[in-house]
Amino acid sequence: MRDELGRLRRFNRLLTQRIGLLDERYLGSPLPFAQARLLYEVAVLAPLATHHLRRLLAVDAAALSRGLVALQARRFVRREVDPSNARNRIVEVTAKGRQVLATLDRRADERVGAMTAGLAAGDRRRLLDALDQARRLLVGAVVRIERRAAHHPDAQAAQAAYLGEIARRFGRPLDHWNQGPIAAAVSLVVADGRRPMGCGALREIAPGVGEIKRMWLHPDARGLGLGARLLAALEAAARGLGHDEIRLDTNDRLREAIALYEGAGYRPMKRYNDNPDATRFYAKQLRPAREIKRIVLGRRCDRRENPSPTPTGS
Amino acid sequence: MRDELGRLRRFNRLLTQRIGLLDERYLGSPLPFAQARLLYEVAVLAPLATHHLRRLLAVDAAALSRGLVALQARRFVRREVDPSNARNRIVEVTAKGRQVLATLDRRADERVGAMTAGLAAGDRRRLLDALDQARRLLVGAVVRIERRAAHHPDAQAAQAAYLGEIARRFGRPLDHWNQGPIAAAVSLVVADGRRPMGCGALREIAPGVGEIKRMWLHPDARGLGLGARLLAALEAAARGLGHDEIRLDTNDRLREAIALYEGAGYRPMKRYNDNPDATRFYAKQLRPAREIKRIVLGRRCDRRENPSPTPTGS
DNA sequence: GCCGATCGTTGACAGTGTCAACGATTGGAG
DNA sequence: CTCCAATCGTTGACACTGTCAACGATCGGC
Repeated sequence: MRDELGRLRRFNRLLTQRIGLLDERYLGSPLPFAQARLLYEVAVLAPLATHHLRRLLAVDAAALSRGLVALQARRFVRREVDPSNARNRIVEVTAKGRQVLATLDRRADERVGAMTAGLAAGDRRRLLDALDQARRLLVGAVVRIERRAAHHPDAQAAQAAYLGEIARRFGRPLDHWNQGPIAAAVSLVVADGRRPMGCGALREIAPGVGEIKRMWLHPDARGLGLGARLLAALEAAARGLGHDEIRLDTNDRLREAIALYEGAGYRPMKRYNDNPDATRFYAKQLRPAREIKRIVLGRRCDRRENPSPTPTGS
Repeated sequence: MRDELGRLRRFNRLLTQRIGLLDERYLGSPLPFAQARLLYEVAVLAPLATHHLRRLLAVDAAALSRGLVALQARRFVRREVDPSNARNRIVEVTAKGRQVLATLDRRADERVGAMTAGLAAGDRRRLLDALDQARRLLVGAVVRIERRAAHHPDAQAAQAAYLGEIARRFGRPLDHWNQGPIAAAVSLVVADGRRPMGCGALREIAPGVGEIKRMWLHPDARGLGLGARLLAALEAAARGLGHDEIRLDTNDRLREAIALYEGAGYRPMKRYNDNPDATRFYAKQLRPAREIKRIVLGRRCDRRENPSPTPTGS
């Protein structure tokens, strides 16, 4: 046990103090380190309101404000007042910002490439496999899927990131049909103890029929099996509500999502709603579980507890 | 290839931005982060002269000076003027300093332990194995064993760290017999591109007979096979000088070193010198290599090239 | 219409990393 | 022996980072 901790911490020290793998500070960057990091994080999530960014990046409001001001001064980001709420500002990355980001990206690749250039192909593969294995296990050890009130800031931030990613990938925001809050019976948040990294909601659209909405994972958290865990947690929650069927709609362009749903046993069905952004519809029959598995780990621990019960139905 | 870089950098981001594994900053420490880190590094190497510390830690002279002043103000380290050279200061860690360090160590262990508490025993073992594998491969990819002039600052710093570790482990400095510079025919430095992490020297003690002196690895770099690589590099250098035998002396207390030598084929022999600190003596016959393997990787690249040839013999 | 909560900004300050300049000391050339 | 260049540690200056507190502007609910 004592030795196990030592091995972990030796790895830690190796990476922080010996090998510069993690230290992406000195890339001859046109930007100070914190700004470059912020630009990357914002670009992955934008367009998004500032206070949601604050949640998703787990940074201080003051630091974020100053960082965004600095990035805006260089015309790497744009901030516009949210038309629906003048207190909020929507942050977007400009074309110039994305261009600079591509440069930084290339430099980081070169640096990491040079670092592993000394390895034979087989060793390189072994290294990457070991790192992936470690990544998967570390995430498994740290990440929790927790139930949160639908209006909890973490849940709202992750859902906003979902809408932001759709807007970026579709080149336009979702139809009005899909905007605004949804009346979720269950709202789950994937979190690593520091910041939310995913979300998913379940609402009842007919007696005994649940619908999965706004399932999202931070791009950096994809490919680690978290999507399947989140989906299973939502299904478990549906069983807990007595549902025997779950439906969902999605879009052809969201290939990762489609693969996830089909892999989890969802079958295509005919259009069941008027969602103008949806092109595919799926359903899965839930076998009544003899024993509801507690896949949802951790206790409900909203930071701002809502005294009234979570609203259900639409 | 592009994807390989992505996997490496995703791991990087996971550890830096998502999982706090590497971020040992907020341990409720009685010390600011940089000072805690400095105290750890100094404790591993002390007693040692400041300018050698500067090399081994790869920190700016100004930062080191300020850090040591701060640690001294808290009575965690002691700095004394080097009696042999009034410009230099010898840094030592006080008992109070080691005590604080033990506290920090315990907190870090608790933190890492809490992080992996969610893993089953099998997964925990798999995680540690994957991290060890990654550590070994990363070190193999990055570390170089380079020939350096005996008076090169990196070589001198590593040798000084060797003497400092002996002094710490023996509870007294080495006998005068072993102090001072040695007339090395070959001086090798283990380096990761940022800072020296080991050294070894070879000198000729009789025609055709080499002796290995001052072989040392930074404690954080042990257990990764670097000792064997360094030893092989020294033997290759001896072959290059036409030696057919290598000898070395060591002390019963240096168990890791003894295991390394015996594992590499060194056989005990009778005392061959008057070294008062030595209790064990080893020799290995070198088969004349038909083809001298270039185990010493990298070209000779002293930062301060010595125009005169490296002195040989004693 | 008022009040408390939320949002973003700004000031202040400690900590950090880096460059330049400075005295003190050393070792060697002349 | 003297002088000079190099080395060593310290200090000043400055930019960058992270955090806390205070502030106006805005919003939502009673």
